[in-house]
Amino acid sequence: MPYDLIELLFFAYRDFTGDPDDALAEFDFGRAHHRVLHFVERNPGIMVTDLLGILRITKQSLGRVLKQLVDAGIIEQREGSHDRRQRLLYTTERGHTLAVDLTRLQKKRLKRAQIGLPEGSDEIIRKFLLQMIDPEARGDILKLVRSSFDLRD
Amino acid sequence: MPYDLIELLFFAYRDFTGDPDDALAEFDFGRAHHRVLHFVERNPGIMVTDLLGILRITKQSLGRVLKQLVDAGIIEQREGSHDRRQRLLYTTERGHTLAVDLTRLQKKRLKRAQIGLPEGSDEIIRKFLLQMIDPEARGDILKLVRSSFDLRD
DNA sequence: GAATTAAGTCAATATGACTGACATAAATTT
DNA sequence: AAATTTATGTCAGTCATATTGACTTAATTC
Repeated sequence: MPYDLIELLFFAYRDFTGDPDDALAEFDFGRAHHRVLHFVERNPGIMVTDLLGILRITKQSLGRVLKQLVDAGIIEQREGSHDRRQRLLYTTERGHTLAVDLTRLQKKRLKRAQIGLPEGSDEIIRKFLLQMIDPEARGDILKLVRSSFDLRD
Repeated sequence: MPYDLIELLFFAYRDFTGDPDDALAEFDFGRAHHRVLHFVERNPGIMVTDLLGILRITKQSLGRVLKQLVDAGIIEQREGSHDRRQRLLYTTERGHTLAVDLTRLQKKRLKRAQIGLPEGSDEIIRKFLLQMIDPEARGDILKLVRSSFDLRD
């Protein structure tokens, strides 16, 4: 009975998100800001609509968070060159630095979690996590994470 | 660079919590109720103080959620036999059934996620998740999940 | 008897989400 | 060219989950 896996996931995820949460609290930002910053950093020039799709939140929910990030000079909006309705999202230099800092915290925890694991564990964990995701969503998500995935395949 | 692990964790956890979230929406309960129900089911007779420690929320936050669960006949409070200040928490029969149902959903997803993984993957995943947790907290959490862990060690 | 502990409550506040309605501008379709 | 669709943004109201701080009651411990 994998009862303990349920609980381990709960506690692992809590501490995993705790690192950036604590760091962002100084800026009066929260987890919502982190998520937006992360996916904009990873997908420079992303459309607002696509970001909404990734985060599965409404336009209104994104609105406030995005405005705060733009006002704080973390994220920048540029008119699309082909389609001038678009407000493509980019991190500013400051936003990039912040994103890198937050990612560093999470990478550190992930590396520490892999200490003492046998050869090939990385691939197992990746496959496990991917298969935890709803089958219909896996394709899109793989596209999203492909760039770094490819380096190992 | 384990950039994709960060994102896989995000999406995996979202879908993992999505199963019980959807199921509980019918009862007008949310994730907070699920967490309380889960840990009471797993630790029958737990003290309110200890539950607060596990969930790392305040008494006031727990208050409302717990009241709703008690009112709905999901959780039951009994006076401690040794210490009559205590209001020890138990699931009712109905609460037990609900907890089992929700756990079933999550076990199903976990089992599906382990399809095609090599022998010994279970142990690797468990160790990885445990090592994701803050070192200071691991002891307490291991105590919490011990019962099922022992079956395999 | 005094201090501490377990639990609960009142009040105010913050964050992150939601629904629904509507507005604007640009692109696409007919 | 007109009609429709799309991308984005905004106004208004609401909800769930969490917070801080202050205080109460009852029971246990020192």
